[in-house]
Amino acid sequence: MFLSTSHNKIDLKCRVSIPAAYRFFLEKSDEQLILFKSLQFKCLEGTSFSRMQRYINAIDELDAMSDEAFVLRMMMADSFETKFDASGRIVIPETLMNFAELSNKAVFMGIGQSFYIWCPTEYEKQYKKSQKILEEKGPPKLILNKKTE
Amino acid sequence: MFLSTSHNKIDLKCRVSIPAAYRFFLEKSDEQLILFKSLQFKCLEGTSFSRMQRYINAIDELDAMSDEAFVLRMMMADSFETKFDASGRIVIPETLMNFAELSNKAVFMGIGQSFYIWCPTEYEKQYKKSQKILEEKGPPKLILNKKTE
DNA sequence: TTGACTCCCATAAATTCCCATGATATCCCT
DNA sequence: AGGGATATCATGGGAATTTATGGGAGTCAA
Repeated sequence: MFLSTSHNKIDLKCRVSIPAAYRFFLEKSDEQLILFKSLQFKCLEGTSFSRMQRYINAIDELDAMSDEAFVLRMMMADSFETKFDASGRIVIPETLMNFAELSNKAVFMGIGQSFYIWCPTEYEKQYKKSQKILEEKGPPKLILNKKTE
Repeated sequence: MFLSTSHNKIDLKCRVSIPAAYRFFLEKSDEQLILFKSLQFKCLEGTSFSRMQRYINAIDELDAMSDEAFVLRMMMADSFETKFDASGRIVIPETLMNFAELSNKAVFMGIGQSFYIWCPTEYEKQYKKSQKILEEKGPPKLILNKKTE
C-alpha cells in the first residue's frame, strides 16, 4: 500500500527520491512504477504496472470511437514507465514536470493503490480544501464491507 | 507496453528513431513491428506481429462477404512488416508517409497495446480534443470506480 | 549507370550509472 | 537508560553509456 506523506527535493536533473516505504511495496510485489497525469487534479499519479494494465485492457473492450476510449488512450500517451536508480530515485519526465508545475519540491501523498505527486502550493490548497469540507460536512460515511458486485 | 509520447525527426530517407522504450518492449517479447494505416484517424498505427495476427484471425470470424471483412482485408494490404537498423530506426514506406501527411516530424504516442504516429499538427488537434472531452465529461467511470480487489 | 535501399560509422545531447556525503534513525552493549 | 557504532535515507555531482540523428560507402536491381 502507498500511505503517508513526504516532502522530497527535486534536483536539477529532475530526480526525486521515492519514499522508501513506497519502494518496498513495489519491490516486494516486483512491480514497475508508472507515472501519469492525474485526470482529476493538477498533479501526477504513480501506480503499479499491473494496475495500469487494467486500464489498457479496458480500452480494447470499449467502442474504439467512444469518448471514454479517447480519453483513456490519451492517458496512456501521458504515462511513463519509470525505474529507480541505485539510491531509489526516479527521473520525472519533462512533460509531467510541466503539467504538475513541479520545480524543486515534490509532495508525495499515498492514497492506497496509488500515490499523488504535488507541487507544494497545490498540495496546500487541496489539503486546506479537504479540511474545510470536513468541517462543514463532517466525516464521510464509509461502507467498509461493500460487496464487490 | 507502449506508453508515453515522443517527438522524433524524420530524415530525408524517411527514417525515424523508434523510441527506445518501444524497441525494448518489442525486442523483449521477440516481436516484429507492424505498421499500418489507422482505421480511425489520419495517422499510422504500430503494433506487434502477434497482435496483428489477432486482427487477421478476427477476419475469419466475420462473414467473409461483409463490409467489415472487406475493410479489414484492405487494412492488411496496407500493412508493412518493418525492422530497425543498428541504431533503432525504421523506414516509413512512402504510401504511409502520404497517408498520415508526414514530412519531417513524427509524434509517437503510446496507447498500450499499440502506438500511433502522427504529424505534429494532427497530433495537437487530437490532444486538444481529448482535453476538451475530459473537461466536459470528466474522467471515464472506469477510473472513478477504482475497485481495490 | 542511375536510383533506391541497406549497412556502417560519427557525434552531440540526453540519460543512466556510480560513488560520495550529511542527516536521521536504529541497533547494541554495558 | 546512555551513548556510541551502524545502517538507512535523501541528496549531490561527475563519469560512462545510450539515444537520436546526420552522412557516406557499399549493394542490388532495372
